[in-house]
Amino acid sequence: MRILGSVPRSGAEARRRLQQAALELYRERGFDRTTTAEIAARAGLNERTFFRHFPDKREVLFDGESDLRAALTEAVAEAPDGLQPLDLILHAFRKVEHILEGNRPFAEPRLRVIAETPALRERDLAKAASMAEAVAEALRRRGVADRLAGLAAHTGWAAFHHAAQAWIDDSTQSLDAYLLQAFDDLRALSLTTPAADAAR
Amino acid sequence: MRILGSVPRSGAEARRRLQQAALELYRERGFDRTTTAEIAARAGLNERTFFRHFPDKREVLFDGESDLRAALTEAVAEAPDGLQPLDLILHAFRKVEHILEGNRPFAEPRLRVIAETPALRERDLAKAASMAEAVAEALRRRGVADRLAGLAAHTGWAAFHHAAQAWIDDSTQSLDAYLLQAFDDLRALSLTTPAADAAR
DNA sequence: GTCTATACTGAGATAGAC
DNA sequence: GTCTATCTCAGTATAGAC
Repeated sequence: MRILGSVPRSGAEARRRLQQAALELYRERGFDRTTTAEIAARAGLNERTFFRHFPDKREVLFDGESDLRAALTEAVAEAPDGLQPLDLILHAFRKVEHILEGNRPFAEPRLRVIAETPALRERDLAKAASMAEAVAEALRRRGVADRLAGLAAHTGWAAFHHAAQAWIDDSTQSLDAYLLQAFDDLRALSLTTPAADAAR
Repeated sequence: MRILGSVPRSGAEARRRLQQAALELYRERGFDRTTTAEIAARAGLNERTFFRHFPDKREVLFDGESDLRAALTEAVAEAPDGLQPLDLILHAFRKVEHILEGNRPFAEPRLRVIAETPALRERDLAKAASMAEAVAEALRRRGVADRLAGLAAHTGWAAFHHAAQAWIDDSTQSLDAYLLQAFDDLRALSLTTPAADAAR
């Protein structure tokens, strides 16, 4: 029986508490002025426990990565036939976008603190690159040419990031709407009228 | 009068020695197994001096950034009229590519150690993102639409990175040749035939 | 859960260029 | 003398080894 105030020993529960505590503290004092000991204390745990769950102070905000990766590669694999590479990617993003949209109370402050903290932004970019590689691999399995797959995945990710940022900053439309817009812009890139005259 | 073995007090000279020592040690033992004290020792300097020149252990390999940034934005500004955004970027990359090509003895081991060290790869991605932002700003000044500029810059950077990697890994052609190929691939992305049949 | 190496910081002392 | 690069000393916090 669980006594009031006691700390649950379930690993998953501890993880969640650590993530929540870290996000709160990073927002309150900033990432640099938050110690791992403080995070652990707020979660009612020992500092050492923090490092048993997360390899470092940044990783605590990048936990859902493998879920998102799995969802994305699966969405690419199951997309309908007959799509161009970029449309394949758009299809996949639209299919998993609900993961972010449905978890906005956590996703929004998370993206905010990442955007304003260089150390976290670095980690975010690394995760994005690794995720883009996974998408590229999924594209290759669908028959997209080797060199094109990597470029398409990274390009698609730039569009996704662009959309997610607008979703946080503007927040007048749904993430899905921003996604569609970003991929429209992407296609427009190769068709744009020369920039010549506008420059004067 | 300069006594044999004394360390020159010029700041620029010390910087160069620290960079050279760091690159050598990172390649010999790996980034993680190299201490800042060892780098300083090989450069004939004190550990504390290392941190006066570079804010952290990674940054020592990312010094030419501001030069490259200046060269790139200038190249975008001075590109001929009538180019599409992506062609503007390609023009700029081709104009500064000689900075890498001409410094291969340093650039090549540097890119190698970055590619194989996660911590350095993170920093590299962050620099790339920040550089892409600078290019985006330069594009806007040339009249490229606001939202398109960011996408074009990040997309162009993906192509550039792709080219630079091939230049290091394959090294059968010039960097310029890989650049042209990458941007061709990029344009092909929007025109590719559906991936449908190849998947079976 | 304990212990330790090391990245990094701050303040003040010293040494050389001018 | 000033100015700046470097060094010495004394720490703290992260992360890894045990």
